[in-house]
Amino acid sequence: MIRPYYICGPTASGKSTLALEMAHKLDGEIVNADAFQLYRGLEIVSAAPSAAEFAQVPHHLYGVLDPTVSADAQLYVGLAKPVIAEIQSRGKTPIVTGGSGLYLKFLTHGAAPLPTADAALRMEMDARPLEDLVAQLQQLDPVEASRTALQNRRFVSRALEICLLSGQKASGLRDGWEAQTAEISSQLRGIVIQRTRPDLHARIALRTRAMLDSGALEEVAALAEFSNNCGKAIGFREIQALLAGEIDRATCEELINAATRQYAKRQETWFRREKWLQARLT
RNA sequence: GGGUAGAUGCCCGAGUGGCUAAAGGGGGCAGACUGUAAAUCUGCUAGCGUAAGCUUACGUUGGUUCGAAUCCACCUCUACCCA
Repeated sequence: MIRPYYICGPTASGKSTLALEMAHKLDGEIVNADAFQLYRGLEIVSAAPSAAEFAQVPHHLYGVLDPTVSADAQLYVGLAKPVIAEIQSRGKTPIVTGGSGLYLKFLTHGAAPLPTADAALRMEMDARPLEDLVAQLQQLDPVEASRTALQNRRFVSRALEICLLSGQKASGLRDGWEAQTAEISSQLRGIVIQRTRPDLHARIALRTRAMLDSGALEEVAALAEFSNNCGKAIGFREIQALLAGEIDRATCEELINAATRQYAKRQETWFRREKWLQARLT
């Protein structure tokens, strides 16, 4: 069984290119680990590999989700595991490439035994004031409440959701999951691409411009009604504002650049904590 | 040439005598984060210092005042209006 090779790093750092290189070197096939490149019809905005790149090496899990489905880390793992196993069964190396830290984390280290997201419950919680959710969480599971960022509505909602769906304390269910992560990490191999900020920022700017020049507007216009799912992609809202005439092209470009830089920073922070990844300075 | 409005920290912008190293936002930097994650949230952001504190800051120069980003005068620049 050939272990997968992971290629991580911030957006625009050159993961796709390096993945091709590694695929040739390791006789591998590329598996997507990017939350938005999963979607069909979002290729340009999500900066998916080009047709020329796809043609060089088999690529998996790109454009496989319909924009109507709302993805999450669990769903991703469900898609990725069989694909990886299938590649391994043919004696090839899975080259798992992407920048979605949480998705990768679930894939590499598994999920804690927690209940799955419940759309109806979330809708109900979304309608309630945050203080209300916090109060209920504090009552149901004070331990979890004490270690949750209570200003973060998403985190509070999820913790409460776990309590309500399972009938148990989120803190109890989550404990224990981390115990074996070190052991798992020691079995993994992969790299994180690192670039200097000026270099990365320049690459981001170039990519944003190319994106806007090559059909991103049409892509967003076509996906307008599914904006609740892939609309979270960077560039989506900005381009919608441009299409609506609310901002001009230069402003749109700068807004996308800034959002992308901020995202890249968050990715760097995330991957920095994944000690098993070998740094590769470029 | 005449008139009016304005010039605030990296940017936008509030502040119209002391509580102002200067609200708020953006940007930047750092961080958190196991099922919305390209999401969501947190902290810091003039310089020097571990600190007390010191120094430099609200277009320029000067003035009034115990005290000025705030009041006065000159100048410079910007926008708009009239010629």
